[in-house]
Amino acid sequence: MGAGHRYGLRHRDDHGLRAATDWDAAAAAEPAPAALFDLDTEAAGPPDDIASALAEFGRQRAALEASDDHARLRLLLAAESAAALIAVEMRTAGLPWDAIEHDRLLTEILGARPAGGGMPVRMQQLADQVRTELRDPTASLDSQPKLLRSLHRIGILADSTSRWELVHYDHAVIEPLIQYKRLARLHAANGWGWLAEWVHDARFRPVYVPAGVVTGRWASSGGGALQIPRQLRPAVRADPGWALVVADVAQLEPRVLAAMSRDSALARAARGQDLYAGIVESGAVPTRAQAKVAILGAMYGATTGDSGRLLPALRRTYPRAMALVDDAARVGEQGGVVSTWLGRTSPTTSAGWRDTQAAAAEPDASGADEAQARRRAADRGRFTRNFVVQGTAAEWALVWLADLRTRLAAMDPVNEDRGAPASGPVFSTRPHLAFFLHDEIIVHTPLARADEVAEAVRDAAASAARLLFGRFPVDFPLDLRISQTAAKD
DNA sequence: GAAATGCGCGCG
DNA sequence: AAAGCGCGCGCATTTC
Repeated sequence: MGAGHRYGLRHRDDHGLRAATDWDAAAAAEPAPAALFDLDTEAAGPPDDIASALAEFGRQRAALEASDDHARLRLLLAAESAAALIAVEMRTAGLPWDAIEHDRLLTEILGARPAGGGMPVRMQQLADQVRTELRDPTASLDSQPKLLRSLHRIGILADSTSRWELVHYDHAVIEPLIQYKRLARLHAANGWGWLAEWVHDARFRPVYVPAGVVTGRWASSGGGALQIPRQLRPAVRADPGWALVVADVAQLEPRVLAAMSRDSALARAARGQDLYAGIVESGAVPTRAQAKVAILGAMYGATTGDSGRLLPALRRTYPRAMALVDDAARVGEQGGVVSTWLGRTSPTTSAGWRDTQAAAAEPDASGADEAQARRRAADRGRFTRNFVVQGTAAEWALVWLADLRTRLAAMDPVNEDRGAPASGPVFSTRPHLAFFLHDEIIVHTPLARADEVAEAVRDAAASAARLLFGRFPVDFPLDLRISQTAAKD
C-alpha cells in the first residue's frame, strides 16, 4: 500500500505547471536521492496547514502568470483541483457494494468454500484434473518455474506459463489449467479475503491517487480499485430507492486524437457511436476488426503484425492525426519532451538513457551498443507517442468529472428520511460520484434524480469537449444506462 | 527476516 | 494470432 502512495506522490510532482516554468531547473538542482526518500516522511508530503497551502497556491498562481499558455494550464489546474476533491469524496461516499451478491458470484464461479478452510470446491476439482493430466499428484500449480517444469515433462515445451502461449498447445491439460488459473486469480485478487478487507457497510472504499500515472491518469493504492474484474460488476448495486447512472465514452482516445490534431477526416469517422465503423466507411481499411487494431497500433506504436501493416493506409487517410503521433514518437526517440493538450509534459530522459545514446555515438561503439541505443530510443518513442493521447484523454475525463461534480452539487437534496446512511450524511441525500475509471463514471443517485443525473452526465461531456477543443466538431458519445447494478445487460 | 524482483493477469 | 501504451496486486523466488 505504501509503495503505491510513494509512486503517486512522485508522479504528481511532474505535472505541467512546474514543467512550464523554471521550477524544473531549481528542482533538478536539488539532490534527487534525498528528495526521493523524503517522500516517506510527513515533511515532503502535500501542504498540511493553511500557511503552506497558501504559499503553494501563491507559487502556482505566479507560475501560471509566467506561462505562455494561461488558459490551458488554468483549466488543467482547475480540473486537477476538482479531481483531488472528488477522489476524497468518492472514498468517503464509497461505491455501493452488495457483499451477498459478491459471495454468491464467488460460490458460483469458484465453488463452495469448505467449512474448515482450504480451496473452494470447483477450484480443487480443476487442480486435481490438472495434476492427473500432468501425471504428478503433487505438482505445484502456483509456482511458475515448477509448473513450467511439469509441463516440459509431459512434452509441452512452452517458454512461459502465460495463457496466450499455452493456448497454442493441443493437450488435455491445457483447458483445465487455464480454467484453474482464471479461478485462482479471482480467488486471490477479489475473493472472500478481499471482500472482508475492503467492503464495509455495503461500500467499497479504495484509495484513489489522482494523477498517479505519469500521463495524468488516476492510479489507486490498495483495493485494486482500477482492476475490479468485470465478472464482479453485478455486485455493484445501488441502495434501495437509489439507482446507478453508469456512463462511459466509446473510443475516447482516438476521438481525442482527432480533436487535438484537427484531423477532420478522423473527426468525420468519429461522428456517431462507433468510430471504427466510421473508419471502415471511409475506406481506409476493409473491416471493423482491422480498423480497431490499426488505430490501437497507431497510438501504441506497433511496427509488426497486422497492425503495423495497416499503418500506411491510416497515414494516407488520416495524415494529420498520424503526423501528430508520429511527431510525438520522433521527439521521444530523440530525447525530447512532449506535452498533452493542456500542457502536462512527459518526463525528461533518465541518465541511463542518455548514457546509452552517448555510448552508441562514440566512434568505437560496438554493434551491440548501437542496437541497444536504437531499442531504447524506440521504446521511448512509443512512450511519448502514447503519452500525448493517453494524457489528453485523461484531461478530457477530468474536465468531464469536474464539470459533473458542480452539476451534481447544485441539485436539490431529497428527503433525508429516504437517505442512504452508509454513504454518510453529506452523500445520503443527493447524487454523488461513486466511481471513476479512465473513461467511465458511476453516479449513485436517489431514483427521483436519476434522469436529471443522466442529463447532467451528458451535459458535462459536452462541456468537456467544448472546454478542451472549442468548436472543433468531434463527437464524444456516451454509453449511458440507469440501472440497479453496474453490470452490462 | 525484510526487501526487491519476476511472473502473470486484472483493468483502461 | 499477436504486440504496441499505461497501471496495481498477489504469489513465489531471490537477494540483501
